Amino acid sequence: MEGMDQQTRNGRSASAAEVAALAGVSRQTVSRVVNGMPNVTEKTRKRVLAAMEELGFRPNFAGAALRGGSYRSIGLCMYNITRVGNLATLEGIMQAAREHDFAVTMIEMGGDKPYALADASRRMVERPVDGMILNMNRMAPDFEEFVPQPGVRTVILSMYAHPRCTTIDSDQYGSCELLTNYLLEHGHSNMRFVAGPENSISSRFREAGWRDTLGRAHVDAAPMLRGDWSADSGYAMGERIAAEVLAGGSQAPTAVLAANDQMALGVIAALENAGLSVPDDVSVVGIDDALEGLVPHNRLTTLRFDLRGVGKLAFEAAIGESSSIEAIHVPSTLVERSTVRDIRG
Amino acid sequence: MEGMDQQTRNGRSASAAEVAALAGVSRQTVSRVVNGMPNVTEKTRKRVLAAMEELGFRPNFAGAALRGGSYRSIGLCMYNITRVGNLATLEGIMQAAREHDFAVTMIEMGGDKPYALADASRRMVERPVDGMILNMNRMAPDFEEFVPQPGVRTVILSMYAHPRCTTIDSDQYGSCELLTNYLLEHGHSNMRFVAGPENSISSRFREAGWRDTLGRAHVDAAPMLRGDWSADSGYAMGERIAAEVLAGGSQAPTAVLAANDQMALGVIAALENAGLSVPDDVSVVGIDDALEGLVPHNRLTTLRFDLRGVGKLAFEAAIGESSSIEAIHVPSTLVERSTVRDIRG
DNA sequence: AACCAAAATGAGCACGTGAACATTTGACAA
DNA sequence: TTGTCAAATGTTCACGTGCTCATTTTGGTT
Repeated sequence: MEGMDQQTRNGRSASAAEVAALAGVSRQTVSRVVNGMPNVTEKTRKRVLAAMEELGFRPNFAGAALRGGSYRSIGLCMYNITRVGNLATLEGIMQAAREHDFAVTMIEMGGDKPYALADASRRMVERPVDGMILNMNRMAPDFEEFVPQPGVRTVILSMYAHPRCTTIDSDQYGSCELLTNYLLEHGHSNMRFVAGPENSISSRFREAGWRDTLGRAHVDAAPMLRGDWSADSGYAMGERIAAEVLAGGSQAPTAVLAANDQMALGVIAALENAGLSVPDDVSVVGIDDALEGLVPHNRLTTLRFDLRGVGKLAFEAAIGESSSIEAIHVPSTLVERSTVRDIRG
Repeated sequence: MEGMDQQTRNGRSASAAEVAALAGVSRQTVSRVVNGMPNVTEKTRKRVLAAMEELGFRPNFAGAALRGGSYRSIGLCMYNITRVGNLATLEGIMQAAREHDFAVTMIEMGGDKPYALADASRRMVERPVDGMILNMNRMAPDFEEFVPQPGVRTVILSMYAHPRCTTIDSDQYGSCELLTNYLLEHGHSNMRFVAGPENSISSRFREAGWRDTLGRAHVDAAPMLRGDWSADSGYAMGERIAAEVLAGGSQAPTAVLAANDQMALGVIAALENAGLSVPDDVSVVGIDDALEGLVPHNRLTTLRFDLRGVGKLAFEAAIGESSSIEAIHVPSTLVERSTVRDIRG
């Protein structure tokens, strides 16, 4: 049976030297076989492979890394894995890592308290990583003054540009600019905005995108409604909007821009519950395209972020040669379904 | 400025020897300071810390691991990160890792094709990990004959027991046993089961739990309906069920057990669309408790898995001292809301 | 001042590997 | 056979650390 000798040497697995001894060759020849280098006789190679099999040889990572200086791994520090958007980004990172034969070494920063980038960086750098990606959901208290670890390329997932690190994020601001213009172009000059919670950076940028776009179009923004990302909070806001619509008048909104799809769903439910039709009476758009498969007959017009693209770019920036500092905003795509009606003249 | 010397030595960061030279002490003293060992004068410690700061010293992981033999990291091989359940499990693993000051080194196995456990294990073992967790969504072709890498404790996330590895999973079978009994106890002896796709292991166990429980209660199982986890597929099945109910007769079902919440949502939508009331006409239960915050006024009675618990147990088994092989099934909790009516007597 | 235990510090080894360089082997032409 | 050259294989070194053991310094007691 293979692996029987695994415990003979203090729990460590066999070394190349032991394989060499068993195969009757030098350690360097074993190294050549392991790394698939040329100039090894087929007969020798077979003997070495047999010895490796017998001893259950596993090349010692530390030895190789110590010599070579690279770990073929990048660090990823996550603040909150649960958020769906982070998941897709993670997937993009993992996929890019796989393409480069890299592993991803992940640590999670604790609980709900905001954390300093410096803490994350310090904890990450003591791991075997060649570069690192720091995910920043809420505002880090030391964002401005943060200095990345020397010698380890550091990428921050953030809408804010950083003076010393490349930053990458979906274009949250641009997304709401796009959606707001979309509604305006369809004749909805009186719309309501349902924002996310105040402490969320995404929420802040989405709101700014909406507000600024209206400003540029010289349209007055109605008072903003605030939810907490949940469908229930969207429903509550939807009830208020329904009341406004039913009251009629020139101030009655014809469209709702919800800062995420769940709240949009809640808004729609409230409107329909009040006897209003979407989109005949009110148009509704969401953001994230998060309802696929979750809801029957999903018809919500929304906006899809290229989160996998964000992950891929982040990975590549983290292992990249270039030392230039960039602030990358990845654009999003409009997904037109059937909750917006064109009401132009 | 700190870190200015980072590139002086071929891109590698400063070594303890260089710090020692700058501080005018031996390398061993630096090591003592770094590892917080006693018997170092405060004055010396300060001098060393200053030198570390100046050179931007980062203890070389490979050197330490080479000497110490432990990486303080476990490997996690994921087949499909996107699936929501995997996410919560990942979170449980990350949290347990944080408590033990471990990192998690993750690799993703490719695309949609089923992969051999041996492949995953081989790829993982060349990384700096002290143990590994293999996530297995679909059936691995080599499950039975798989032999874990010697010297690296290997845990498989699987409902099936394995002869050589500890396995852990939520009790998919027991979950449907519980829900089926729950419906029976509420007087629903005529229920429909909406299964997930055939190639899913979870789906298979959920179906078996339902079928066996009915068998034990000597209740005939009506033909099973098959969806694909999506709300739309649930809607399609819901339409069929609605037709059965409206047709009436002794064979008309009074309850539906859907193998996940999305399909349950689809079923409910179809029933209500057909003019039926849930739960007055038909009771519906789902599995996963996945709708929280996603849907307004979530009232679905469902079953919650302790996925974080699964992750935590998996981590602990992967770093555990015990070499015993176990097959752990983590129990789930019923979440009673308001889509089931008691129709006894 | 002399001595001694304890504390602080230093020296050297070993970990397992890849690369550069040195040596041996083997094939083939003269 | 001999000489030549390339292919195959072996030797040595360096990577950065933690540990064991040896040495020096310190602070207090005789």
